[in-house]
Amino acid sequence: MAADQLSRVFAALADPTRRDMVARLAVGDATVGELADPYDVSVQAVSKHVKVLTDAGLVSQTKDAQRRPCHLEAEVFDLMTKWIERYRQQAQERYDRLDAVLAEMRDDERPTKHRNRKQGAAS
Amino acid sequence: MAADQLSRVFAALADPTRRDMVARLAVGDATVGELADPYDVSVQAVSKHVKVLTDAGLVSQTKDAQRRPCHLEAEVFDLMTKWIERYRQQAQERYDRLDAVLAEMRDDERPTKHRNRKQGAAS
DNA sequence: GTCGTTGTCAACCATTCGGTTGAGGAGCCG
DNA sequence: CGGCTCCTCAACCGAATGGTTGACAACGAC
Repeated sequence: MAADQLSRVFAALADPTRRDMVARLAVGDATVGELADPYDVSVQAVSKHVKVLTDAGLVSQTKDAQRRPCHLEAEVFDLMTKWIERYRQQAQERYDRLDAVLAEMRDDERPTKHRNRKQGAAS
Repeated sequence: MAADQLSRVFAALADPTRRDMVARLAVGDATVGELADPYDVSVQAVSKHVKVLTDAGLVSQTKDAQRRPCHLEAEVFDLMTKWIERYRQQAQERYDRLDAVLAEMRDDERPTKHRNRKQGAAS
C-alpha cells in the first residue's frame, strides 16, 4: 500500500476524475451524488474515488441525513507544496549554479571525454 | 493510460522510491546505476522508475558512453504548483468567508425537498 | 409501517504497476 | 577481437486499481 500520506495524496491526484472532483469541491461542498452527476460512471465508483480522496486527507465527509457532503481540506495541499518547493528550489539552484560549474570544468580539462564522472555526490 | 502530463507527474511522485530519487537528483545528476545504489532492488526496476519519471517530464537523460546521467527538470514542478495553488486558494478562500454567503446565494434553487443542504451545487 | 433516495460494502473482472529474471545492445578497455 | 560495464527490453508474476453489478443499511417522505 502507499503507506505514507504524501504517497496517498499524489496517488489520489494522479487520477483526472479525482482531480476534477477536487476542482469541483474547491467551488463548494457537494454530496456524493452531486459529485457523481457529471460523470457517466456509477455512484459506487464515485464513492470509491471519494474514499481515496478522504484517505489521502484531501476531503472530509460529514453526515446530512442519507447524504454525505464532501468538503475539501486545504491543509494537505500545503504538504505537497512544501515537498515540491523543496526540491524544485534545489534543482533550480543547482541549475543556476551550472554555469559556474561548467566553466570550471571547461577550464579544468580538455575534451578527453569523461575522466571522472560524477558530480552526483555533491554535498 | 493516464494520458495527460499532470496525471503522469502525480502518478510518478506517488511512489516513495521515485520521490526519493527526485530528492537525490535535486542534489545533482546521477546515472541509473548511482540511482540504483541505495536501494536493494534490481537495476532494471530502477531503470523502469527512471522511465516513469522521464515520461512525466520530471527527469531528462543524456548519453555519456554507456551511462545515462539523469537530470532533474525543474519546470514540471511549476505545473504541479500551479494546479495545487489554484484549488488550494479557492478552498481557502471559501473556507475563510464561511458558508453563510454562499448558502444565501444558493437559497433560491432548492429542489422541492430538503432545502437544508449546504452550497453543494456548482453551476 | 412501507417506499424511494442516498450511499457504502462485497464480489468480481480487466488493466496497470512494481518487482523479478533473462537476453542483448552499446560502449570502453586490454 | 573478446570481455566487462551500464543500461534497456521482454516476459512473467502478484498485488493494487478502477470499473462493474448486486445487496443492504440509513434515513426522510408518505
